[in-house]
Amino acid sequence: MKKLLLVEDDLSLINGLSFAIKKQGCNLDTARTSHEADAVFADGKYDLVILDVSLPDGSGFDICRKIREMSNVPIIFLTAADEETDIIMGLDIGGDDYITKPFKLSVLMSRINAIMRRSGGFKNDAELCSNGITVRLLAGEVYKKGERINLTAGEYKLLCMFMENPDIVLSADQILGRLWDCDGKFVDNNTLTVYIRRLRAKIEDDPGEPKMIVTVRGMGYKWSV
Amino acid sequence: MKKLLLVEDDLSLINGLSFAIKKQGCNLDTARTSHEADAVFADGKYDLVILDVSLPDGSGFDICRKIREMSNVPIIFLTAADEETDIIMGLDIGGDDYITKPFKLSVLMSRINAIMRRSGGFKNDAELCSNGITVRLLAGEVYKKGERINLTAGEYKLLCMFMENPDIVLSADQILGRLWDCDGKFVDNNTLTVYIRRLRAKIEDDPGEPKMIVTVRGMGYKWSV
DNA sequence: ACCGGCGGTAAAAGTTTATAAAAATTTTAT
DNA sequence: ATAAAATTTTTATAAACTTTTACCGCCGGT
Repeated sequence: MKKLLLVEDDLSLINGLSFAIKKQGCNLDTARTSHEADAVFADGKYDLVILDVSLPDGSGFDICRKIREMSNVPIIFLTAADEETDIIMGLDIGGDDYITKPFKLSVLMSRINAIMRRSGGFKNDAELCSNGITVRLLAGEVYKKGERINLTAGEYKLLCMFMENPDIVLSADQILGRLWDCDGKFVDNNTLTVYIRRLRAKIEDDPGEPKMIVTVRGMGYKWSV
Repeated sequence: MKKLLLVEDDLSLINGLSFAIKKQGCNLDTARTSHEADAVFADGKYDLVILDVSLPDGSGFDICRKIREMSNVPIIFLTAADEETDIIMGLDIGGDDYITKPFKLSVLMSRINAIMRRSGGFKNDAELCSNGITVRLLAGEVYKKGERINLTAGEYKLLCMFMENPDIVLSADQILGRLWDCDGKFVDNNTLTVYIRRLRAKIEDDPGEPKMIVTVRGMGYKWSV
């Protein structure tokens, strides 16, 4: 899920944007002062930042400069001033877009999407996603309902194998063959059982009654979607 | 040199833009009709396309759709109509920006630059920048929060490889292959971990608990942004 | 109750990564 | 050209973590 940061002091605008953005399935944090923005930004990783230019305790331009020292995150300026020099300034110091008030919410949303498309286009492919579990293959990260989950390399490979074969029963031999195929001999042990259990403990809502990795008696396991 | 394509039927606008863009050191081709645009675009590879929405023989939107079937090139719409629905349409069908006439040339240039920056067009002559680390590629200099840091050649190449692949897990083999594969025979065993350690010592706030170069056990390392 | 497949646990065994320091190599200065 | 300095590579060892193994108990079917 995408995380946005909105830095804006006008409460009614925050409410409006918050509603529209969350409806789109994005996460939105807000900061109402320049100072707060610095702290919040340092704290979390954002996929896009919307900055009001005029804030009670400083300028959005300064926040942008600070952000650009450490990050390439897309930045949209939002402001009442449509002075030509301000627009140029905002874009030249690293902003991606500059929108002047008043604006239509739907236009802002389209601009947000355009910029996200452009900036995230390359990173976004290569993920597996089902049952509320997302695997980002390039980053090697696993999320459950947006929350990061830590898997070991073995658990990770096992999960990938399941998610690449949704609703297909995988026999123990198939799984062992792919994940532990270094040497042809895999003894009759319960290695796989142990892995299944640990993976379930990490991703199932109720590991006692697994819904995602279901065991098919006598045949193997399957990733049930 | 960057190549831009301008699709526009107003000759005075063509002249103005042509002058400004060429002054920036870019190459500019023009097309004055939708039909011509199709032919010209198919012919050459462009780094950015500027489309007038209303053309004598068709709509810029249609050109955009056609381009998007085959290319990811950045597209800016230019138009007299500032109807909200048009703006949304332009952005939603794959446009990167939408500028309404009349506009200031300097604003257009800033928007062009912002989009090229974002789409990677101007990447090579600039700098890598994330996590408070800046690498000036031309100067071969590295800064941490503004302070110059001295890296050896090997450390520098390693850092660049990381920063060019943010949030992507790089396996030891990938890294060794790119940095040491001059003649097929890799240096083996521990060389990479030693480099990682020395690079961490120089750029991490607390090398004991690395935040930028994080190890992904069993998979490799990644530049975490 | 007995059997067989399944899951739980803990600890041993095995790997991978980190650290330190010495040796070899390259670069730089004199 | 040689010495000195800096850098790169290798070696050795330690620490952290992962995987395997062994053993135990549960539950459903017979």
